[in-house]
Amino acid sequence: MGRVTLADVARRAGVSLASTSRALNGQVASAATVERVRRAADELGYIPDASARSLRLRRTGQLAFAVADIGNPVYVEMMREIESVVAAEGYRLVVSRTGDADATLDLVRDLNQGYVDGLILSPLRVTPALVEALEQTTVPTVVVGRLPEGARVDTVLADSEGGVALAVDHLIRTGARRIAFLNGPVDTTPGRFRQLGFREATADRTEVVTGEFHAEDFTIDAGYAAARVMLAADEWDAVIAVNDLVGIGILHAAHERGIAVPDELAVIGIDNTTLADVCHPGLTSVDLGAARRGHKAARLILARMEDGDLPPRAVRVAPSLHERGSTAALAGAARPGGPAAVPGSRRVR
Amino acid sequence: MGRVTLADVARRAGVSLASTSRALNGQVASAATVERVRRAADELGYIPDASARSLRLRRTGQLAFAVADIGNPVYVEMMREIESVVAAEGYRLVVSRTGDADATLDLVRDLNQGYVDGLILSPLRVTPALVEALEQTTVPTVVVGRLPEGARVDTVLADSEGGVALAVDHLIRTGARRIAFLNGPVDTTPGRFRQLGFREATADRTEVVTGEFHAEDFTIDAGYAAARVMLAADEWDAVIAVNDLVGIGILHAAHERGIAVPDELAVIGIDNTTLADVCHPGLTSVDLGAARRGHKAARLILARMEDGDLPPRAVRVAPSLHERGSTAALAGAARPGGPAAVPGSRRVR
DNA sequence: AACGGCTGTGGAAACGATTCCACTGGAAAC
DNA sequence: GTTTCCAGTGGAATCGTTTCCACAGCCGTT
Repeated sequence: MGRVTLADVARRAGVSLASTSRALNGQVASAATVERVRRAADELGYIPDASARSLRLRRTGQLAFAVADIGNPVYVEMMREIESVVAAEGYRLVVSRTGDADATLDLVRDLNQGYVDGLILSPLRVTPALVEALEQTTVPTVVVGRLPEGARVDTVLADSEGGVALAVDHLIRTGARRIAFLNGPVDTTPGRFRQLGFREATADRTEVVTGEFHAEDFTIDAGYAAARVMLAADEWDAVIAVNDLVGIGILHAAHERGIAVPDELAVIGIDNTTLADVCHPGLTSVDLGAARRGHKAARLILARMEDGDLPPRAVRVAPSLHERGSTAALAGAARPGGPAAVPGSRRVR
Repeated sequence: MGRVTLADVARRAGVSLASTSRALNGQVASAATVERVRRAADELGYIPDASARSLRLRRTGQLAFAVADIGNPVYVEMMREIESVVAAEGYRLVVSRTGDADATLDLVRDLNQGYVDGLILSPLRVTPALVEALEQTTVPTVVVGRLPEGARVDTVLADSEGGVALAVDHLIRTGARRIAFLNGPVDTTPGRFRQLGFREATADRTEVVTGEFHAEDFTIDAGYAAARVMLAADEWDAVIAVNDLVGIGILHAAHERGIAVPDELAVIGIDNTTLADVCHPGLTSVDLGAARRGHKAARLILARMEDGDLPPRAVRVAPSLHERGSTAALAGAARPGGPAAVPGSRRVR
């Protein structure tokens, strides 16, 4: 007693294969046929075969979401939202780790095996070869992150520059004058554009002194290590971290050196993850809208699959600053809670 | 110029379809044929079609990982490890949210569509219908979590009872006598067995007074809400939380009431997530080995797919306690760092 | 009565791969 | 010089669906 196939159902219902298929798929068929086929299918416990269907229909009902690190809270947030949107449309989600640039390229090439109907890709590093591969591939694709000007691919953009500008403005308004930026690897998309944002936002602020530092990775440990070096070298009023993890590394290093946050050093993270809410003091953080980016990316890929001829779109998600204990309060504003505040943060913009 | 199929390659190489397939798959074929076919395939940029392959081979190269909440850090950790193991064996990972019990059941039934070669399932609630469905299904399955005695399904178990016992022992050794357990929903697998563990571990400890409370969900917010109620009602020396998220909720509630942790109230979480390391004070936490469970589950499903006739196995992962600032130090042991300690924790067992 | 249109039907051809089976030709064994 | 064996080959079947196409009725219109 192996698989129950459509042929078995047809035999039992006493109609042809063609009519059976039509009856089950709501195509044209008489009421009597539909009834008999339904019954036969139920009695046999018929379940259509996904592979056969995919082969014939040229669609799999699957989408891929590919990121460098599945563990990063930002990608998790994004993935959760994507899963929720596409599952509602009947798609399954395949997750892949992209690893390095070569692996990403392989992944994009492998798409032509046709195991998914579309791809949402958030590449850490964008190479010309990758852009070309993306433009070549016949599988609908949406990139979360920045591509070179003119790339004919749908993208969802975080406003890194705007987000970092929010952070810089906030720090300056709270009185900071010596502001450092602790970046991650600068050859990555986030590294590059957050750095760019920092430079732009501080360019015509002649009153501030700036500095740039680099962590080897976007992790707490790497942030901590880089922060030790940074804090040993110079005195800063404030640091903007390339993300919350690095920001938390900074908090640890500051605590270790006996530097009081926010009084002696203000710290701002990026991504506004749960970690920022939970750490001590709460980490003021710029929300680049991971969940909303995920949502838009999902919508975009669905639209693209619907109509492949749409002109490429670039959707941008607005940033917002969430103020917590790691930065000084604005003059006149109530100081939020002090150390280990109750959860919740003030949304400033 | 549509898809390049195997037939195109065969035509170009001037050999039959059969020989072409054999040449590409390393089956018996002359060196000359292999050479010509390889060349033709390269020139045409041939990429085999995944659906056609699946249909013919009756295998998809995909595995499913299904959990209630993709966002929960524990599942993320598990998933990351699973992805890493199965990707190395050439499998893609499909993630699904199971949602409620009915959705889980649907998911298991849908497996018979054959869109994956195996399933790793971590159900929050186990119903008899689910167990039956799991035993019925022809798709190899591994359950992460406890099933009823005698279920013929491979399982990976966290040692909830042993883990909670570690927590209880630790608290008693540090002097706690009034110990509460703040559970999540008790009709779930983690809720049930962690509660059971608490009862067993405290049963013959006549010197301790115990109490049990419930949060509506396994989240920070729900933990906070339940902790407010709990702390308002009675005085406790220590609380064991059903997981780190709830534990952090307790820390917030305690801080809000001005209760000092750990001096007036010790708190222990479960899962030993990054959050426990980052929050303030650091949350002592029982590690139930999410990553290792993921690893073992992945190995188990691979073995099961290899040989479906193996007798069902139950693999157990040992717990360990990671001590941080939220519990008092043992007499004679150096107190770990004080508030906002540098990351890292002492592994006690 | 002839005709057009419309609904339902079944046979057979896809979709793109793998593999069974029968067959060839040349080398090895007697 | 026959026989045996075996590597290598191509035709055709197969996996389980969907859908094209031709055709059969039946109804309502001229």
